[in-house]
Amino acid sequence: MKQCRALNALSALANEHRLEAVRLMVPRGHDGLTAGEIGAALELSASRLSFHLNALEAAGLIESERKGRNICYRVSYGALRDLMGYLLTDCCGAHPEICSSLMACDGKPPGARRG
Amino acid sequence: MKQCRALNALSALANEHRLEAVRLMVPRGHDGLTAGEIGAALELSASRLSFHLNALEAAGLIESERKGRNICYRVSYGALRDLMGYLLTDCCGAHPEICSSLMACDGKPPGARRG
DNA sequence: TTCACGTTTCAACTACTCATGAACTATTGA
DNA sequence: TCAATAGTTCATGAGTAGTTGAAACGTGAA
Repeated sequence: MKQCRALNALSALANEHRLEAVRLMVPRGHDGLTAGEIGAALELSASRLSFHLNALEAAGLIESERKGRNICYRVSYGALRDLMGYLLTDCCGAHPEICSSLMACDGKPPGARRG
Repeated sequence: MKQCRALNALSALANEHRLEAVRLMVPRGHDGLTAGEIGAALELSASRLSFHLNALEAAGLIESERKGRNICYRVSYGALRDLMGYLLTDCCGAHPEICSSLMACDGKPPGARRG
């Protein structure tokens, strides 16, 4: 991942509504959510919602697909993975203890793990 | 991690110089780098460097310690871990394949892994 | 105490991001 | 074709973030 792409992704995530939108989409997988569902959950006006979803899509963090009247949005997991990899450059080499605690996958939500 | 803290961290990282500074510090572990070393690597004026390091410290992403004339900065790995956990809320529950590819730790830099 | 070095603080300026509401496009069903 | 629904685009103005250079501060050495 190039710095430019990482910066775009971080800038896109550095907004309360966009961060919440992504967190809303993450557990929904490929099915995603319609713009309307996201707007309702975030209590955003249509134009604000569209603005923020566009920003996330432009940053490559989400993808969209029209389904009839609705447009369905889902997280681009590859982009999320690349972003984290970029942030952690070389931490595995010098400090494996950081990566291993960071990267343990036990089937529980990462937010529920500490230490 | 609360949304507010995650937002502060993401905003802090959403800047070319601050992102590079963090990536510079990540592999240095607890030893960190002095402000002068970071400034030289990033080719920043003293005042700009100070501004950016302050922003990172205020966001909780780095810690500082005076060592004689120098001030030593290092990454707060806990903050980085919490931030990623916050982003990935519940992805393990619904989509373990995402987490496992994201979170595999094999001693190689995450940036060198694909797929 | 004085000097030099490394770093921080401040004020002024510029550029960007976000919210708003009206107008617009795309799709569906009568 | 027309109306309803779902979502997007645009212009505007307010607020915030980043850059700059000068001055000030804290520390160690002479």
